[in-house]
Amino acid sequence: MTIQQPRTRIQKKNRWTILDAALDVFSDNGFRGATLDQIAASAGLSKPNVLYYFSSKEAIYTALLSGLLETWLDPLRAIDPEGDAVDEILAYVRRKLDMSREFPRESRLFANEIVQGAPHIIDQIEGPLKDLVDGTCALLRRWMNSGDLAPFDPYHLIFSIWATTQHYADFNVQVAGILQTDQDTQFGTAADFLDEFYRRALTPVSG
Amino acid sequence: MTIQQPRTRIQKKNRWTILDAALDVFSDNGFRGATLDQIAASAGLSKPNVLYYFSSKEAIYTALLSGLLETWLDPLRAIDPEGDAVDEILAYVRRKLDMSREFPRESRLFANEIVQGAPHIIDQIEGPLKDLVDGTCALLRRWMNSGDLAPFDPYHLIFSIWATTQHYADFNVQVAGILQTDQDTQFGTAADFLDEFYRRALTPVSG
DNA sequence: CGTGTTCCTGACCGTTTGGTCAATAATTTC
DNA sequence: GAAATTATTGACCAAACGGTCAGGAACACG
Repeated sequence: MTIQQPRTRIQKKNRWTILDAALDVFSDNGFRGATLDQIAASAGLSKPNVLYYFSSKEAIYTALLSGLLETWLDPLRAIDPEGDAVDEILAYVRRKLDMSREFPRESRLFANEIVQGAPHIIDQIEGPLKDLVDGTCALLRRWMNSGDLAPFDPYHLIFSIWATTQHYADFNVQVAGILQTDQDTQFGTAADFLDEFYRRALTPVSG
Repeated sequence: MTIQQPRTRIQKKNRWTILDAALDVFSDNGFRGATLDQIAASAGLSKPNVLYYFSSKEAIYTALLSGLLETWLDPLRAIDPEGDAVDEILAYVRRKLDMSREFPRESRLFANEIVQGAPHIIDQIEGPLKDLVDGTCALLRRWMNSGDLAPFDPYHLIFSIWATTQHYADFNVQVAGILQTDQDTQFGTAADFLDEFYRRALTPVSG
């Protein structure tokens, strides 16, 4: 029998410990590449004890994914339809880049999952995520039609923001290998670049 | 004893068959997630026969990676210092997007490798790749200084091109799940977007 | 043809993997 | 503090894994 919903303080603590350890291991190795022994060792628990809190390796993985997907989409939901178009998008870019810096493990977890065909979250991509993106694209189109935003395909614009910001988490080894600077500098110069770049591309021709 | 360099026609054919099958399996599952049985089955050979042509699973993987890395960087080398700055970069973007469309398996192979820390090719990233990028960035800076190109951090500009173009191969499941169109349309609209987007961002203010 | 080489396979091996289970230890509850 | 519940573990298992090997089949070449 496995715990479904944490009731005691020990359950709360250990479930969190396991999920945190699993995030390390899964984000570094992908689902198939990760092992329960690694997760258990990283969590400081025995393997049977890990399986006392989660029924299987897959249960840990899906618990991680579903718990994180919400947080992951928050920056997109935070775009204010009443705000200035260019400012809102630049702020969104900034929030996404901040997430890559603060939560690189989460970013790589999703990267691994999606590169390998998103077998565990394909439904949520084609459902809730698609709906959220559709809504945002409608807003972007309104901004473009009213002349507040340079006209582009809104879907590909969002893809470009995802790609350019998550790149600094998912492909960090490559970025670090080429720039040969510390993390702070990498993300600092990246923030400046993305701000200038998207500002220049998105600011509509005035009056 | 394992074959080092193909001599007979059978060796040539079977080594190629194995590498092609391995590309399928590794790009879908990453190195650790892939198994020799999968590769053998996909190649239509027995597992011992696969190991007759390659000494180990790792040998197949490194043969794939090193054989592909060269091809992967060709588009960057093809930038003509004598050409028009904006046109050359737009053409580069186009070539990279074409590679994502024509060689998605190769793109995902590298994506898997780099997301998981690039353990097999970190040397080539910090060596030859860095040198190539350094050279290209020097060219980009010259173009920027002479007013042929809008001024940006050249390194992050290249990163943005890698990110936005490879996104369509590496994260294709997500793109397809949101756009809900066929592959041709996805890449067609992506090409249009990237062309317009980079043109607008990179074209310098005239005289 | 025959003979040497290349090619291929079934059977096998040691290890790792995800997962089970009975027994015990720790904690909570009355 | 005893009973009931929760937490933890060592020992174990079947399957999957990467890899080996002896021997046979197919092929090249005189």
